[in-house]
Amino acid sequence: MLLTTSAEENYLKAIFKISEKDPGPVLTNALATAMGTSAASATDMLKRLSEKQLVAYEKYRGVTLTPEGNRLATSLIRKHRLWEVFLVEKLGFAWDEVHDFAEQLEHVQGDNLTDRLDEYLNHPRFDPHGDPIPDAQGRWIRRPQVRLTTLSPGQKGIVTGVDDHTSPFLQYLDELGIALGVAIELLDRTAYDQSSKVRISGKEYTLSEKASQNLFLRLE
Amino acid sequence: MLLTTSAEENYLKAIFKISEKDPGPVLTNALATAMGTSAASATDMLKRLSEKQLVAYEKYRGVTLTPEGNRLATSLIRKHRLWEVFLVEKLGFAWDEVHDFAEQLEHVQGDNLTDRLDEYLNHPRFDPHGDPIPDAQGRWIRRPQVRLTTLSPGQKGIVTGVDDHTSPFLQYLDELGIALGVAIELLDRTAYDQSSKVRISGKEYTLSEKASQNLFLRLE
DNA sequence: AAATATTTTTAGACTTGTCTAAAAATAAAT
DNA sequence: ATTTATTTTTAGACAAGTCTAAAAATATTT
Repeated sequence: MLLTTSAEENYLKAIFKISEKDPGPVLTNALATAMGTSAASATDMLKRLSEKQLVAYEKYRGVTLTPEGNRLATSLIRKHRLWEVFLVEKLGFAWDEVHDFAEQLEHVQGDNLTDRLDEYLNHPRFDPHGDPIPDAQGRWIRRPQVRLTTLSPGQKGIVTGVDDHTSPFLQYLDELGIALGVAIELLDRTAYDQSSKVRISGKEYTLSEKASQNLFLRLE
Repeated sequence: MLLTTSAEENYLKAIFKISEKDPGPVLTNALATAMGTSAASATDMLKRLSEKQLVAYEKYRGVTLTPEGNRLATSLIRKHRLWEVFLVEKLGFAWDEVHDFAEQLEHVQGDNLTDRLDEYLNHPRFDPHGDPIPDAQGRWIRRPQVRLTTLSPGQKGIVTGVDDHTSPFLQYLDELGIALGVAIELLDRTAYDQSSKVRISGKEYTLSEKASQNLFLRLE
């Protein structure tokens, strides 16, 4: 059994997420930025992770996860998302309140905890933000994710997820009545700034470009 | 808001527990032993905790918790025990499996988590080992705790708690059918080694002195 | 009260993880 | 192809927490 610290685990997750969006080796600077730290610190950490065989690291060439590193990162994401489901479904937190808790809970170690939690929650396949939850074997379902910005006027979609988990954004969505499962119809798009005119349960709203960009939909 | 590390929190808990059993200042050596570390390390930590005003520490004279330190220690015990209830009641773990998880979960920080968990669990007053759970104000009910070793032959009691949370001991109790709420009648005590002959739901057993010492009962 | 034993503290070193500043390597621009 | 700009690494320092060994304080024994 391999021992990892929370700090190491957070770096692994960051590497995983960056290479998910942007395949290929992750550069030190991108990692440092994602971790909110300096390139020097990232380099230090990459050396440690490399010694533990969790990443393949080549000086100046960036880093990729080894199979073991990938397994660990996937498990962390599984834990994070399961805990988020628990916090929302069982403890009654709002979707904008759970990230920081899950960030800590995902590092709790020990046999079987994750699988029991998964069982208890009835094997949810998506977390409260619509992100897919890997199963015990590390496999997950790809979420239907058409961005609102790609719709043509007149098209309708059901919200399946959000790409920004920050409290202000999620609360802004709450105010508009936007939640997972809600139907949105694109009425029109402002030409000069790409903001969207939409209809949500009968009412019309204007969504900023950023908000439009951060909404994932399944087309109806 | 005061920031504390897990290591600091564990020391605070240890100080709390030692002075619970043995009132008065906690000596460095006792603390080091409880923490499984050296007296030198304990001294180092006491300086840090003292700077943070969590303990009143006088060189060579031992240490006591400040009101703030006491509040924090009590809150940690509350969190630990609530998580244990969750793990046993909701996730279906056995009472000997939950300690290590709770040891990690108790350090999760953030507003409201503990109180929501408490609410969700229906404000339990005792954890799976029979230990009282402090409420949000830090108050708790004292558990009826007569030790089996203090009973006279012929007396009966209901198990209300155990004073040893280790897996081997709890599994030993499982084998004998001893759990919270089970009735035990003391039949006889061996003179030379204080082990106890008992009756549990009709059957007779002999409990070692150590086991007898670690069982708390409410007299019938 | 002096000698001995125990406890506690200090001193110095190590690890993990962080930082800033400087050096080295790579990439981009002329 | 050389200069310039950017990225990355190294070097050295710091903090938290640990350790062992030695020094200092307290307690116990004679």
